[in-house]
Amino acid sequence: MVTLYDVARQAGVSTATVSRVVHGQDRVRDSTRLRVNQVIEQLGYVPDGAAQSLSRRRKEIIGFVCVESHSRQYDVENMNLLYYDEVMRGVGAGISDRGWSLLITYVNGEDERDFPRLQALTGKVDGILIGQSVVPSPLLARLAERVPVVVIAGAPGDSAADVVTADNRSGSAALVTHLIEVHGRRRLFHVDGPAGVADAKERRLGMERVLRAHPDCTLIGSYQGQFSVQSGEEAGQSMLAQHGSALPDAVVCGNDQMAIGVLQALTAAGIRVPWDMALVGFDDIYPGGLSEPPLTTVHQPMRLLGERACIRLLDRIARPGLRRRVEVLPTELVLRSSCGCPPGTVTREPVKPVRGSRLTSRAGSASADPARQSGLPRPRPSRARTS
Amino acid sequence: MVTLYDVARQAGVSTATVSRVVHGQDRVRDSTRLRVNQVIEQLGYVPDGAAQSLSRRRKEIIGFVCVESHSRQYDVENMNLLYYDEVMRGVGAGISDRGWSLLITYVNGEDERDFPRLQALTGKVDGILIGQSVVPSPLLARLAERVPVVVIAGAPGDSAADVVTADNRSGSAALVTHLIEVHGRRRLFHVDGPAGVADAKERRLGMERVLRAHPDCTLIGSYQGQFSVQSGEEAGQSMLAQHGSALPDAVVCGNDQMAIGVLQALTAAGIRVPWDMALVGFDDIYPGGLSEPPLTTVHQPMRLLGERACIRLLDRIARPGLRRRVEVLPTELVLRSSCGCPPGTVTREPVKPVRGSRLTSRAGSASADPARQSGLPRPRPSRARTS
DNA sequence: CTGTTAGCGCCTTCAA
DNA sequence: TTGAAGGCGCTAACAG
Repeated sequence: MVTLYDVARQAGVSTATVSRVVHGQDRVRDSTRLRVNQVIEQLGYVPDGAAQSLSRRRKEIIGFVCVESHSRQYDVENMNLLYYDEVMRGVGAGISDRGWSLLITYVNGEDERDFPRLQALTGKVDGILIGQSVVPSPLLARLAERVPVVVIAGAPGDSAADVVTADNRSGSAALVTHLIEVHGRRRLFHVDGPAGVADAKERRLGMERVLRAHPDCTLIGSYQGQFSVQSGEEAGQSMLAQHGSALPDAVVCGNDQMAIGVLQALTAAGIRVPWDMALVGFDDIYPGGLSEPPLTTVHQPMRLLGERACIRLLDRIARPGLRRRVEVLPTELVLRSSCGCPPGTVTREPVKPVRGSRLTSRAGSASADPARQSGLPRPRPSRARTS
Repeated sequence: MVTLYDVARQAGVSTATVSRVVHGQDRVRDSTRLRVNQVIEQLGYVPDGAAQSLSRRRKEIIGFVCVESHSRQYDVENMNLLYYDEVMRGVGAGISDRGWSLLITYVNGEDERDFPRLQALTGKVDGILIGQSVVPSPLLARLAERVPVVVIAGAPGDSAADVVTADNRSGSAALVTHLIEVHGRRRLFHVDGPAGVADAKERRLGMERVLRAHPDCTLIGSYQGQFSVQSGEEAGQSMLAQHGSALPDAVVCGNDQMAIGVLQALTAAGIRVPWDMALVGFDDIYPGGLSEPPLTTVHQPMRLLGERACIRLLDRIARPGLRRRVEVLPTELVLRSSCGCPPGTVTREPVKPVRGSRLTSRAGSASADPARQSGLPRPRPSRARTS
């Protein structure tokens, strides 16, 4: 392995000088720089990451925690994996510009067994990015004692760490408003997500807010699903059984998977969506656009979530004293035809934040890059060869 | 930050002893071990990864290179991202059992600009995993000079590095054999992948081999596509234009995306698949099961590819002298109805290797874990607390 | 502009 | 069974 010493010796300078040349910042005489660069090239020197980390007291690595998927088969349930991937790419983009790296850790989602691995992770990175539902709050708090942690796509409320999330509440409100005001729906049925899941709760709150503003509309019933297609199908069947005599004119689902399940149940029962009943989901997963009718839903800016979370984390690493903050990103209404819009409709429109959605003025504006006003390291050339 | 020294001082022992306790291997008196563990717990000591790496001369990190996706919108083109993700999970599984980590690097796929980043990567990891088409051969060779490199899902021939890939040739042969022997198709049209792409070539070879074995069958024409839906559609149109008077009775596509494109063109022209013409793809992407008719195709064991590649890489890191090797994993034939099988068919059957597919006897057998016979580090407890 | 010199936190012989 | 001590490769004062 070629070290800084080898280069220094060969070039007849000190290691400090080589280091300066490698980082291209301090002033070095042009002739010296040239000579050193030649030797670097010739020897094929590449700095050792571990030594750099140790010496700088900064690893320039951030950890990203994923859930291990147990299913080996692709199906619609797994489609949100794509979103995971998209978030990760957002993070990747935000990070590699600055020359930092991304260290992936898979957890099983079983608190006990995950902890040692996550704890060890804190010794290998400068900060951690986590999907809300992946790591339970108490565990999160323990990690956050060691390194900065930013939670992606979670509840804007109850975490010990910074949060970057989408505006589920406003998205849901916009969706239900559309159903009521554009399509004149009045009798809604709600298929909720699992109890205690932040996203589900926010979406429910969004719907309820709209309902309160429209006293002529009623929620004729609801069903608690598990965010899975299967549970959506059960929800649909249950609804048909209980409200068969007086069906709702719209079904609002906590996510797209459940909406697809409901659609299956309705289709099996000979109910035609959207004529007999409108149906909407949330998340904008890919197969939602393929169903018959295509699903109206709400899109989250996954990639942006990743980028913002990354920026926030880097910022906090640079300035640990920062006040904890929640950033809520805007969503988009995706109109297709399951809501009653004409067949062939494919419209995306930005959702304006409702009050209480905690969407700050900063949050929506991509230009307000906190990194720009902080001590955060900016992108730098990996090796300056200016001669 | 709590260091080994802090623990040593607090426990009244030397750092060497603490180190021994942390790794739970050397013999330490039980009472000492107990005391040290208590202090570790109390102080919340977590070893510093960079220092460990530097001291051990091994980082216990492997690099995984991904292509940055430029499109911001999900569509069928992006579905192979899912496979990427799946490969990565395979790698993750293989690696984290052993306590190693995965460092992700995104590249743009533009040789020039990618090189510095990849070169820097070699200083941060012990080995690199790469998708064949992602990094061009010459660049690969340069990286392989520095650290072990394993290429996933590529040509079993021309690389400077180890390769773990799927048996494209046999899969394709099985598919075409099915078309001919089960469904009696005789006049084939081929939609090829891009020139120079290894997968495409292997698949073509598989088809040609079968054709040679069936002199009564003819390849009436072919079209070179780009692996995209768009190019598939063009292929379909071109085929209709050129062979409109005497259509083929089956179209064999280099991948599922192109098959979907062809299907669109055929449907638009009023041709009914599979009655008028059979159609098959390759890869088994998710939307292929959703089309009308559902697509018959070949499935690659992505997750297994990841796992095997990972094992291979770890093995090579442990024993750098190893002979270069290509491992070819078996595929599965996925029978749905676009080939002529009855509607509702969903069958998966293993593909037997054809001669020349370079599928070694070892390769197919998951039990032949090279790690087991080598100096490869086995999983170890992250911290022994046996008292 | 350039060189000297302490470390960074941990592992690992070598002695005791 | 334990301790002492010398690196691992690089960075960053501090001097010149």
